Amino acid sequence: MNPLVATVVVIFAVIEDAVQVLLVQRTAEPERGRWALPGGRWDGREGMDATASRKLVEETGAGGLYLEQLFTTSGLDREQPGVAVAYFALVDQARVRLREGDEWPPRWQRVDALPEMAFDNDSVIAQALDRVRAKLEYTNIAYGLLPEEFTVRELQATYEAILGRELDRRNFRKRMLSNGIIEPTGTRRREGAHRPALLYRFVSREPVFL
Amino acid sequence: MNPLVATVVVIFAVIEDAVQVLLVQRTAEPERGRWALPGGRWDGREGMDATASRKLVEETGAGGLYLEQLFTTSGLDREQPGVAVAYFALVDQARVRLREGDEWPPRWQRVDALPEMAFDNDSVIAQALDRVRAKLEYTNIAYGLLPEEFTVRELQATYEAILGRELDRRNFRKRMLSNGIIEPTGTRRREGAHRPALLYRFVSREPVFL
DNA sequence: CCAAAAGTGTTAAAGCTACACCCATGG
DNA sequence: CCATGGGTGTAGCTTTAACACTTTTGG
Repeated sequence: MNPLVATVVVIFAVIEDAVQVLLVQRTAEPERGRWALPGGRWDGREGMDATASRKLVEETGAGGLYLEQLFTTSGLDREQPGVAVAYFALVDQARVRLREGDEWPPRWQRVDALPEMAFDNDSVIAQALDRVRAKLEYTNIAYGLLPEEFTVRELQATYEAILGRELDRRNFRKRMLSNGIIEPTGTRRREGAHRPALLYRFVSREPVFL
Repeated sequence: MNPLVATVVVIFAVIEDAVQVLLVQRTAEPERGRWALPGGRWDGREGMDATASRKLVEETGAGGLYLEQLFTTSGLDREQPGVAVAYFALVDQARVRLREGDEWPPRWQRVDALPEMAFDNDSVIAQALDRVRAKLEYTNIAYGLLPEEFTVRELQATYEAILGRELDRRNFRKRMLSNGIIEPTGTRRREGAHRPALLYRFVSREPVFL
């Protein structure tokens, strides 16, 4: 008898300057009704990355901008042997349309105020967040969290939300530009009673190491 | 029908100043007789880390000094769906006793001159090596490759073998000491017609981030 | 006394951190 | 003209890289 294989996806977005995770309520036992990460059984007919990616689209309506495998754990469930392959994804909240009208709809939850969670899902989220934090420093993965065009200030707010600390405006701008991770689009955005902000885009929207 | 779950272990040692991997020859189809990474089916009765660790002991006779999960791939085999969970391990070659006398005994192979390998095992090895290289820079995982006591020169030779480039002796020593990775034992080792070398040990033989 | 590896310090360059003022706009 | 957020440069400090001579031993 072969073990059960499941995938689980930690979907992050920065909403209202806070890191939030997409959670669903379990519709099956065990732990029915409790908040949990979206995921499901892997049937082996498609690649596992494809399964995780499809799960992401099902939940968010938006194609995954960034999806990466985290790790695999065994023994979640006492009753039958199984492994869970965890992924994390970064999405731009503006593109997301959550499923509505279900009895138990999915919801964004701030990572700093999670509800009681099924299994060891809190620890999976914590590890995913650690990984995102680390990679933010030496890759361009932030592109997953932002729209095509954005201001330096918006980019900085995203970094600050994930890192959980404030950054210096001048140093941040310098670094992002000398890095070569962003470039100006040449246009500005007027909004409100102040100088308009220059708009930038990511030089590459593929994962790049610095 | 559930998919097959297997574990696979990339076992590294530095032997004769070269990074080497422990390989076995497949005794079963498909790809029977070809060189491959040690591993096997996971039966779900123990944790997966425990399975990988046991595999390591079976092959090397030595307890794994350092074992870390790498990633999980699906679709290795066309015929039946399955996933392979890859690990890598670091061992001190001096403690290893390979199984002998089998028809097809395991063998150390230099990573820079691998034989033709089964499945995509070369790429698993390449990714494992990348990970080791990266972690060498910001963790103390080198402890897995060395005995209790060693000279700074031996440590440096290990780093050089893995990184594939030469390092400056003075800077290396300074960094390792100011890091707090190693500490002197207070003893020296006489060997040959030259000044004896001070012996050092790792401050911690648990994984530590710098 | 010679050969062989061990041990040691300084200087320049680059990168990082901290910090304060002027600019463009809408109302 | 004022309030609001956008944009910019410099100086000190820390970190990294480059580099050569003296020490201890065995034979």
